[in-house]
Amino acid sequence: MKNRLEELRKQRGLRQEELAAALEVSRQTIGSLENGRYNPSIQLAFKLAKYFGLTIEDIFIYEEAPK
Amino acid sequence: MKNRLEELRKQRGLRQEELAAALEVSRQTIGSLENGRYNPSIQLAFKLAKYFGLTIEDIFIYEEAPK
DNA sequence: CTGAAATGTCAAGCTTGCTTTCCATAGCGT
DNA sequence: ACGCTATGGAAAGCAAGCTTGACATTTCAG
Repeated sequence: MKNRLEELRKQRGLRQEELAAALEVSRQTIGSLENGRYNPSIQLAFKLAKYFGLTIEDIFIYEEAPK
Repeated sequence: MKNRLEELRKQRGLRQEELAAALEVSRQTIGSLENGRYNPSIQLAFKLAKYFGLTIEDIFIYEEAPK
Protein backbone atom coordinates (compact mmCIF):
# COMPACT_ATOMS: atom_id res chain seq x y z
CA MET A 1 0.00 0.00 0.00
CA LYS A 2 1.39 3.32 -1.09
CA ASN A 3 0.48 6.75 0.27
CA ARG A 4 0.89 10.45 -0.37
CA LEU A 5 1.81 11.47 3.16
CA GLU A 6 5.18 13.03 2.49
CA GLU A 7 3.73 14.98 -0.42
CA LEU A 8 0.74 16.21 1.58
CA ARG A 9 2.81 17.10 4.61
CA LYS A 10 5.32 19.10 2.57
CA GLN A 11 2.56 20.88 0.67
CA ARG A 12 1.50 22.22 4.03
CA GLY A 13 5.02 23.04 5.13
CA LEU A 14 5.00 20.77 8.14
CA ARG A 15 7.76 18.80 9.81
CA GLN A 16 7.19 15.15 10.67
CA GLU A 17 7.26 16.14 14.31
CA GLU A 18 4.51 18.71 13.88
CA LEU A 19 2.26 16.34 12.00
CA ALA A 20 2.92 13.67 14.60
CA ALA A 21 1.95 16.04 17.39
CA ALA A 22 -1.24 17.09 15.60
CA LEU A 23 -2.25 13.44 15.27
CA GLU A 24 -1.01 12.43 18.70
CA VAL A 25 1.37 9.78 17.43
CA SER A 26 5.15 9.58 17.53
CA ARG A 27 7.48 11.11 14.97
CA GLN A 28 8.73 7.61 14.15
CA THR A 29 5.25 6.52 13.25
CA ILE A 30 4.94 9.29 10.67
CA GLY A 31 8.38 8.50 9.28
CA SER A 32 7.60 4.82 9.08
CA LEU A 33 4.38 5.46 7.19
CA GLU A 34 6.04 7.85 4.74
CA ASN A 35 8.76 5.33 4.07
CA GLY A 36 6.41 2.40 3.81
CA ARG A 37 7.78 0.40 6.71
CA TYR A 38 4.22 -0.46 7.69
CA ASN A 39 0.60 0.51 7.09
CA PRO A 40 -1.44 2.66 9.45
CA SER A 41 -4.24 1.31 11.59
CA ILE A 42 -7.65 2.32 10.30
CA GLN A 43 -7.96 4.71 13.24
CA LEU A 44 -4.81 6.53 12.25
CA ALA A 45 -5.85 6.53 8.59
CA PHE A 46 -9.10 8.26 9.58
CA LYS A 47 -7.19 10.79 11.68
CA LEU A 48 -4.89 11.58 8.77
CA ALA A 49 -7.78 11.91 6.33
CA LYS A 50 -9.61 14.24 8.68
CA TYR A 51 -6.49 16.30 9.29
CA PHE A 52 -5.82 16.77 5.59
CA GLY A 53 -9.48 17.20 4.71
CA LEU A 54 -9.37 14.24 2.34
CA THR A 55 -10.73 10.71 2.21
CA ILE A 56 -8.68 7.67 3.11
CA GLU A 57 -8.85 6.66 -0.54
CA ASP A 58 -7.31 9.99 -1.52
CA ILE A 59 -4.30 9.38 0.67
CA PHE A 60 -3.73 5.65 0.59
CA ILE A 61 -3.44 3.62 -2.59
CA TYR A 62 -4.63 0.07 -2.13
CA GLU A 63 -2.67 -2.56 -3.97
CA GLU A 64 -4.11 -6.03 -4.42
CA ALA A 65 -1.10 -8.07 -3.37
CA PRO A 66 -1.28 -7.45 0.40
CA LYS A 67 2.44 -7.69 0.66
CA MET B 1 -15.55 2.83 15.42
CA LYS B 2 -18.88 1.57 14.20
CA ASN B 3 -19.61 -0.14 10.90
CA ARG B 4 -22.43 -1.30 8.66
CA LEU B 5 -21.07 -4.75 7.90
CA GLU B 6 -23.95 -6.82 9.19
CA GLU B 7 -26.42 -4.61 7.38
CA LEU B 8 -24.50 -4.76 4.11
CA ARG B 9 -23.91 -8.48 4.34
CA LYS B 10 -27.58 -9.24 4.99
CA GLN B 11 -28.70 -6.92 2.20
CA ARG B 12 -26.78 -9.20 -0.08
CA GLY B 13 -28.09 -12.38 1.50
CA LEU B 14 -24.71 -13.67 2.56
CA ARG B 15 -23.64 -15.76 5.52
CA GLN B 16 -20.63 -14.67 7.58
CA GLU B 17 -18.81 -17.68 6.24
CA GLU B 18 -19.41 -16.71 2.63
CA LEU B 19 -18.27 -13.15 3.12
CA ALA B 20 -15.22 -14.40 4.99
CA ALA B 21 -14.35 -16.73 2.13
CA ALA B 22 -14.76 -13.97 -0.45
CA LEU B 23 -12.33 -11.78 1.49
CA GLU B 24 -10.01 -14.59 2.44
CA VAL B 25 -10.31 -14.09 6.16
CA SER B 26 -11.79 -16.30 8.86
CA ARG B 27 -15.45 -16.39 9.81
CA GLN B 28 -14.50 -15.24 13.31
CA THR B 29 -12.90 -12.14 11.89
CA ILE B 30 -16.14 -11.14 10.20
CA GLY B 31 -18.12 -11.88 13.33
CA SER B 32 -15.70 -9.92 15.47
CA LEU B 33 -15.94 -6.90 13.19
CA GLU B 34 -19.73 -7.02 13.08
CA ASN B 35 -19.88 -7.18 16.84
CA GLY B 36 -17.28 -4.50 17.37
CA ARG B 37 -14.75 -6.64 19.17
CA TYR B 38 -12.00 -4.95 17.18
CA ASN B 39 -11.36 -2.76 14.15
CA PRO B 40 -10.18 -4.06 10.79
CA SER B 41 -6.70 -3.42 9.46
CA ILE B 42 -6.66 -0.86 6.67
CA GLN B 43 -5.97 -3.67 4.20
CA LEU B 44 -9.10 -5.51 5.24
CA ALA B 45 -11.10 -2.27 5.22
CA PHE B 46 -10.06 -1.71 1.60
CA LYS B 47 -10.98 -5.29 0.70
CA LEU B 48 -14.42 -4.87 2.24
CA ALA B 49 -14.99 -1.54 0.50
CA LYS B 50 -13.99 -3.02 -2.83
CA TYR B 51 -16.16 -6.06 -2.29
CA PHE B 52 -19.24 -3.98 -1.49
CA GLY B 53 -18.48 -1.36 -4.12
CA LEU B 54 -18.35 1.39 -1.50
CA THR B 55 -15.74 3.59 0.13
CA ILE B 56 -14.23 2.88 3.51
CA GLU B 57 -16.00 5.97 4.80
CA ASP B 58 -19.33 4.52 3.63
CA ILE B 59 -18.83 1.40 5.70
CA PHE B 60 -16.91 2.51 8.77
CA ILE B 61 -17.97 5.38 10.99
CA TYR B 62 -15.03 7.05 12.64
CA GLU B 63 -15.58 8.19 16.19
CA GLU B 64 -13.22 10.64 17.80
CA ALA B 65 -12.69 8.80 21.04
CA PRO B 66 -10.10 6.21 19.85
CA LYS B 67 -11.61 3.79 22.27
C1' DC C 1 32.71 24.40 5.97
C1' DT C 2 30.31 24.08 10.39
C1' DG C 3 26.57 23.29 13.30
C1' DA C 4 21.85 22.72 14.21
C1' DA C 5 17.51 20.96 12.67
C1' DA C 6 15.04 17.41 10.26
C1' DT C 7 14.81 12.86 8.92
C1' DG C 8 16.19 7.78 8.74
C1' DT C 9 16.37 3.72 11.17
C1' DC C 10 17.04 0.21 14.77
C1' DA C 11 15.81 -2.31 19.08
C1' DA C 12 12.83 -3.79 22.78
C1' DG C 13 8.38 -3.90 24.58
C1' DC C 14 3.29 -3.44 24.66
C1' DT C 15 -1.21 -3.60 22.24
C1' DT C 16 -4.18 -4.94 18.61
C1' DG C 17 -5.64 -7.68 14.47
C1' DC C 18 -6.11 -12.21 12.79
C1' DT C 19 -5.73 -17.31 12.93
C1' DT C 20 -7.20 -21.97 14.49
C1' DT C 21 -9.63 -24.70 17.68
C1' DC C 22 -13.31 -25.45 20.48
C1' DC C 23 -17.74 -25.07 22.69
C1' DA C 24 -22.25 -22.64 23.58
C1' DT C 25 -26.49 -20.52 22.03
C1' DA C 26 -30.21 -19.24 18.76
C1' DG C 27 -33.32 -20.12 15.09
C1' DC C 28 -35.73 -22.96 12.03
C1' DG C 29 -37.76 -26.81 9.42
C1' DT C 30 -39.73 -31.25 10.04
C1' DA D 1 -38.58 -32.49 20.59
C1' DC D 2 -34.78 -33.22 17.31
C1' DG D 3 -31.17 -32.08 14.45
C1' DC D 4 -28.91 -28.88 11.45
C1' DT D 5 -27.18 -24.39 10.27
C1' DA D 6 -25.65 -19.84 11.49
C1' DT D 7 -23.75 -17.03 14.81
C1' DG D 8 -21.38 -15.70 19.34
C1' DG D 9 -17.47 -15.83 21.81
C1' DA D 10 -13.22 -17.45 24.45
C1' DA D 11 -8.21 -19.00 24.48
C1' DA D 12 -3.61 -19.28 22.78
C1' DG D 13 -0.30 -17.96 19.48
C1' DC D 14 1.75 -15.22 15.72
C1' DA D 15 2.04 -10.86 13.02
C1' DA D 16 1.55 -5.99 12.60
C1' DG D 17 1.08 -1.20 14.52
C1' DC D 18 2.86 1.99 17.80
C1' DT D 19 5.88 3.72 21.69
C1' DT D 20 10.25 5.43 23.78
C1' DG D 21 15.02 5.91 23.43
C1' DA D 22 19.11 6.16 21.07
C1' DC D 23 22.15 7.08 17.33
C1' DA D 24 23.38 7.90 12.20
C1' DT D 25 22.64 10.54 8.12
C1' DT D 26 20.87 14.33 5.36
C1' DT D 27 19.83 19.06 4.61
C1' DC D 28 20.41 23.69 4.83
C1' DA D 29 21.31 28.47 6.82
C1' DG D 30 25.07 31.20 7.90
